Amino acid sequence: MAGRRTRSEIVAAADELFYRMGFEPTSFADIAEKVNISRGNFYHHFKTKDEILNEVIQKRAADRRTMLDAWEQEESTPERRIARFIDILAMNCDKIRLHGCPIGTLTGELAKLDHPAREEATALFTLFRNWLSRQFAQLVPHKEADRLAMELLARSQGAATLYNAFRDDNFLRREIAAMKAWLAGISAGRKSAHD
Amino acid sequence: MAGRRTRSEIVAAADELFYRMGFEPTSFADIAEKVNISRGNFYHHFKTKDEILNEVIQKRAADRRTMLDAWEQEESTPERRIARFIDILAMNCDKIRLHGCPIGTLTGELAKLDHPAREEATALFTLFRNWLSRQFAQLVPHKEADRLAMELLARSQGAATLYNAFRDDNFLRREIAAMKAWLAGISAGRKSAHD
DNA sequence: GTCTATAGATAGATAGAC
DNA sequence: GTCTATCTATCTATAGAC
Repeated sequence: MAGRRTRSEIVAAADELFYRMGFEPTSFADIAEKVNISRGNFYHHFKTKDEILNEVIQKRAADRRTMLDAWEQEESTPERRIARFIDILAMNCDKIRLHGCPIGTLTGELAKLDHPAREEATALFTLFRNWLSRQFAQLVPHKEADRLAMELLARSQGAATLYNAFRDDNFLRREIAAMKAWLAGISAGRKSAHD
Repeated sequence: MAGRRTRSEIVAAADELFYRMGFEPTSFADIAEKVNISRGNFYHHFKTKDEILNEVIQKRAADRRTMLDAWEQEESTPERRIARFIDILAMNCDKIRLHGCPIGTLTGELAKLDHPAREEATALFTLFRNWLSRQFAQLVPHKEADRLAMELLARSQGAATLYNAFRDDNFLRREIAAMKAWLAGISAGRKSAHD
């Protein structure tokens, strides 16, 4: 029973290290050191590195679900909920500056590794995609909602990537403002500019 | 003198492998196998892995400069030149689908590794940024040109990241069409929609 | 459930014959 | 300029004492 605690500590440590250094460059030794257990003990909890990866992805999914549920509770309109999504960039800018988006960089790395868990990582994007789509469906015809969700997801990914590269605070601020203006245009006009 | 050929073959092989598998996961053995030389001979040409990385980045920069110069020659208007940039996504979609954007994924990986060459990799983005900025400066007031260059760069990065994750051809087509519509709006109105 | 010790593979890198 | 052989470090993973 006490083992659950150590196990979840390992997953939490791996989550952060995979984000900061990447999955492949992170070794068992790195994780063990962070949790303060020996490498040998490690294998009592996890048989393979991929097993940890899977649990890290599931933890990330659970964390995001909790966050999205909270936004749904805390904000009364779809505009405000979508605005909360855009604000992730500002809230986490210190980390994004150094390590990029946790979801975007993981899916990218797993794609290059041709890793079996790639699709599970993509499901983290799907979580946001579907949540955003449900919000947009309250602002525009249902048929357009997913398109807008993907558009916003793409724009936030682009902003994260270039902010990580150039580390220009003004650029990030501008991108956030532009996304909010775009959102305001949709919720006011209830129709997107093009198409 | 013949050594130059082997050296450039090594760089070309490393360029492709770093793109396909990532810098860190690519081993000397991988590169040596691809070039058909022994691991030992390898060190006659390059002392360290970082040395190869630097040369790969310089090669990528040279390749992009050549490409941008060609676009400048081949296209007569800034709109058409910028459109060529947007078309990269369609031209390279097979590779982007599997491995993402070569520049975006490299800068992201080097950021996580906290690698000394990170800034050199970012310079690859700067190459496009400045080129696009010069094109936009012919369409809008100079003060706005860099802002539009970054906006387009970000959008193309976002499209590449999500295409790599979801592998949805319709999404990519839509993003390309949206960028072209955005570009048409700028070159027609000579003023961006927001701000 | 935690540890030490260690296996087996592979990494980056070197030495020296040809 | 290319090779084989090898070094050292580190990786994932296992065995077995406590």
